[in-house]
Amino acid sequence: MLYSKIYLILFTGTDSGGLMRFSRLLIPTLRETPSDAEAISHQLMLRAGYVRQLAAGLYIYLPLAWRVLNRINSILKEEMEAIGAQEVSMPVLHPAEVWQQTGRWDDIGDEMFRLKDRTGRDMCLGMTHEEIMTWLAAREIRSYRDLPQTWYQIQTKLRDEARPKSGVLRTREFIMKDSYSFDATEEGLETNYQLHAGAYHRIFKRCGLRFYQVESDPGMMGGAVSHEFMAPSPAGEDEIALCSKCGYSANVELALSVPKEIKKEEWPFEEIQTPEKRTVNEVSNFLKVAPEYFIKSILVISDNGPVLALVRGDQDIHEKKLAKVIGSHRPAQKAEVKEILGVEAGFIGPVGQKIRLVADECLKQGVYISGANKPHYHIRGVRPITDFNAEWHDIHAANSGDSCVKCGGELSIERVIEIGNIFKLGTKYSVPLRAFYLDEKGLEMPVIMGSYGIGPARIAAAAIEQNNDKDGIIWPKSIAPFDIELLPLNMKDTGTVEVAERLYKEMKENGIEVLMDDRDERAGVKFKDADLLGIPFQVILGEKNLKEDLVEIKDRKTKLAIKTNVADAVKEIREMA
RNA sequence: CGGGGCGUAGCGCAGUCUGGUAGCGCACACGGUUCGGGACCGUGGAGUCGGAGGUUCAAAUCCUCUCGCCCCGACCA
Repeated sequence: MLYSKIYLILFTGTDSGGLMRFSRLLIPTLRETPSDAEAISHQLMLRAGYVRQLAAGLYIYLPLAWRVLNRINSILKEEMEAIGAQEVSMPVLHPAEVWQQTGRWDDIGDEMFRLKDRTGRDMCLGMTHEEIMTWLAAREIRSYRDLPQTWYQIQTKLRDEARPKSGVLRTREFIMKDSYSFDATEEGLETNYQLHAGAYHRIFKRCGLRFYQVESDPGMMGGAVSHEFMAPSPAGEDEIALCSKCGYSANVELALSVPKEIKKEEWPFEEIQTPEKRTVNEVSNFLKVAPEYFIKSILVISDNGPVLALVRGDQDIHEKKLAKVIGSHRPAQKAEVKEILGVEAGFIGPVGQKIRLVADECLKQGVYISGANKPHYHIRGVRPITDFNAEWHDIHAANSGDSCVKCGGELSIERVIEIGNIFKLGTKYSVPLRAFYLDEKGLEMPVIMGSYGIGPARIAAAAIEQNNDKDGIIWPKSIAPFDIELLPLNMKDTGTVEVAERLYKEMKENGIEVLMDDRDERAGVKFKDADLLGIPFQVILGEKNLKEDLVEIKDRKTKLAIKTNVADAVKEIREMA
């Protein structure tokens, strides 16, 4: 007796294609936004019942979110297979030795999760898989005949991020599609690099994202060339510079730009008193001269001693650009400024300076005002090159309104989410890990590598950031958790339920993924939740319409609904979805 | 790691200044009415007030330490 009851529950709760009934699925929607969510995608993922947070940077993906990720992953797999990449699966737990051989065991700091196994052996959790992929290549690739190869996986990565943030955008554990190419020649690498760039374009387009491919800083990945794929969104952490005229686009970390030209003043060289006026803005207001006529002098401490960095008053130093010139550095503290330059910060300048000077290119032109290296004095009429010399580099951060170095067009700056990147690694990993092959002449050569990453959760979050309204998410069709949400408004009306079940079955038979809101809820609740979840189309079954044999098909994005005969509904949906 | 904010019921919050039996809204359970854009009435369940120590007759409230989460910055292979 007891058993038959249990079976009954099992059978009524299950249908052939899995659970697609709202009443049986875990979709914990929230009326209010949890207070610690800032990014829109984060708020909506929580409210619409897609994710829950376990701890800082650790997220649980609930059924809806997991369906979205699986759809994204299917697209990733299709496009990877299309360029000849082979799917593999690498361990997440790595022995330290492999990372020690490439030097990254020591290069990387607290961001790597490290542990010991029971025998005391050093291990780490994989942040990325260059080492392990190269280890494999070193073992299995012998001859130029084995090349090229491209291997990929969709695998968990772990990074002990200093600051996880913005929901699933920056987490400590995340899934990544990472692929690695192995070639005999630079040309081969170039081919694989372009194949990946093409595949990435198709992937992001299919996922319904607006995005840019930009030049990026290869950073510690090594290698000379890399690009990032960036989805514009205010929730992003990066900024890119874009030229509307020639299409130049680069991460602001390395974007070159020409600041607005300034009129050349004919000031004589003279000291002027500027009591208590320290910052560019203060002196600018005091002397009634615009900030672009000032030289901003910043003292930094590099590994090789102090460096005075100079940019125009209306510009900011970009730390990464400066780091390319002088290596890693930090801003000097106030006491250090006084100690090294003999004058307090606020009145320092390049004239008569004995320490290393690095100046922004644009300062070569013009006549400026700078600190006089004397308390409460500035110098007007400073002529760079004549009055001081320096190492000249582009070290300013690109600003919107600056000119493009390539074509002179106007640059704009956009905030973006990094959704993918591609790197030419060269032999950075193959040499230390001894991934060599024998060429036609029998010579031992290092394999030439590239690595390519995409974060599926970031695609999902970026899609929400770019597609939402006050009512909730509006998924692109390709990555929505379901194609259709079926809304039988009155579950107590047997006619409604009967049509709903019929349509539900018919849609499933037609390969349409459908979520049926079979909850005994008021119509208003179902509408609100449907809009929140963001499934692209809603099929609404209301009693009145059904009396005339009609159902409504509503577009989540436009909120426009068409009425159609029950008999034609599935056909209509197939055409739209 | 530096700066700021916050931890009180599943969620959103009040109560903390000025110590005196832990509250409100939503959600949840039950009953009734309602039923095309987050219904209404009634009843009810649910909280070690983040944790530890201290002060006090008495601590959510005061003191010390600690843990966690969020935001800004630094960092980001």
